[in-house]
Amino acid sequence: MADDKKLTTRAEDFSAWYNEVVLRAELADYSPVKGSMVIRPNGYGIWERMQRALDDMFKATGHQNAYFPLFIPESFLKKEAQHVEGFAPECAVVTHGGGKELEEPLIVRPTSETIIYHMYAKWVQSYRDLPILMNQWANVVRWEMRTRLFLRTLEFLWQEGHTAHATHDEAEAEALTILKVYRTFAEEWMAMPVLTGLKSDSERFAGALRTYCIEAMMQDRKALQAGTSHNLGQNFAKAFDLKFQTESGEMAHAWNTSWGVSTRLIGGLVMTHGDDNGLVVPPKLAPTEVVIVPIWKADEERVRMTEAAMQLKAELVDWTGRGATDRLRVHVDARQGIKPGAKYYEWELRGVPLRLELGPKDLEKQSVFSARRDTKAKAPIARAGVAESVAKLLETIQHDMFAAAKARREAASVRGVKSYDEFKEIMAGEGAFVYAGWNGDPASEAKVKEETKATIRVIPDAEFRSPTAPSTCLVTGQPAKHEVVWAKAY
RNA sequence: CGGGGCGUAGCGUAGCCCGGUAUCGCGCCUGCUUUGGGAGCAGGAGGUCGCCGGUUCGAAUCCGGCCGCCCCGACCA
Repeated sequence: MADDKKLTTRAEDFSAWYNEVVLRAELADYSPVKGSMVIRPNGYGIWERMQRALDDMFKATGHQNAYFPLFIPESFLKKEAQHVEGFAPECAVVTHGGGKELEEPLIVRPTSETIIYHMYAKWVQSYRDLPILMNQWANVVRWEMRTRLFLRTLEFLWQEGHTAHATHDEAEAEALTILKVYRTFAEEWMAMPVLTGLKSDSERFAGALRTYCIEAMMQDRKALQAGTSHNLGQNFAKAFDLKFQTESGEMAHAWNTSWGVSTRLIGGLVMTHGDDNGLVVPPKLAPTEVVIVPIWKADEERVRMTEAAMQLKAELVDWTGRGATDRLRVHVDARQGIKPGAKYYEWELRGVPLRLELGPKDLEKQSVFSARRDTKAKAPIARAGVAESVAKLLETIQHDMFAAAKARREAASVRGVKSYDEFKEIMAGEGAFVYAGWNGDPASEAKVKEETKATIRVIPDAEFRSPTAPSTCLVTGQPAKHEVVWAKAY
């Protein structure tokens, strides 16, 4: 009976734990179509907060939202050679409409580069029309063979930014600006540490010059690609005839970037912070930051305590110390017939960052009793100035969650591996982020993937590299061209 | 599509070998007592046993076919 209520632990079976958390915290549920899922209010609420934070950052960096259609003529996809090769196998194709076979099949967008650059070509004549800085929030479809809730589904929600510039350097700067935005979002909102850097050729986006990424480590030591930002060069501009007249009167192809993050981030959130009691949501992304549980015995007391809880909520919500538009998000759980303990477990499963208990004793002592979700620490908080105390505590939780996640990642990172055999042992065991030299040859990368399932997750930016650069390639012993991070990935 | 497993109430299951109209737990509903870490008692609702066919007086159970799902591999935000 008690076992029924407990989750599978992370140590027992990480995948089973993940699925149980997602289903039981009611983030999502399987839909009748294999490989696709319903995002339920608890999950969508987190996505809405992610959207708002990211959208604000996109706007602040000069981007505007637009919406391009779901259906793309099949011929468009074929215009950029690497792009077709990369995406054709996973495209859903519509062949019939209105009861008739279509003259040209339509593909359901797996990503929107083709339709967007086709339209940009129509809108751009002069250098004066550049840059174009657009983003769209949309669903996309990729016919994956193996699916997992949030991490890989046939259909998912994301944002895709698409920009056009007059020069390579401007496009490059844009790709890096967005990389920075993603990093800031991951660290400050998700409390999820990430490595930033460049993808190796084999992991590069189909049709891009360079792919930058943020890469996170999950608690099972596997890597999760959490966001990508591509410098597309002139590949799509050439394929879609996206040209403009320069200041000096010549015709030139534009330079493009594209970048995206998806609902996969919710999966990353679960696997970064979750524990054996369920989900743990960082305050800034939590639809509910604080849950108040009134405690009572007799019915008379119930009325009194519920009222006190509502007053406490009002006091918290009315507080404007965080700004008039960023009020504390508070819920009172006054349900009858459920014991307080049962409520605690339920809200812990759902990951609410802070619980406040309010009973007759607290009322008497003019305090409330708090319990942190992340550390399980419990302490009374004085009723006077409670809103400010709560807000401060939430900030502390946000910071502590980031620090804890970063410490976990570093503890599971290995530098200075002596031999390829040692590397194989690590990957056959618990796994890790292994920093090592690489000769830059796709063949050595392929060999490692074949033998250990690990891949190059990122060629890290300077700040993430080891103090002393590895001089030789892990696989071949040849001189190293880059330091790279190896790991098994989602 | 290759290898492995499974379809019985909302969820998890027993029954199947050895045919006789379905067991238990959780959840749900009603009432009373409870309520500072997963409440107790009493009563109650809920099932075309994945689908189609066959054998049989009789099929969840035996036989044949089909469908679906999960796990492992090839593809991937």
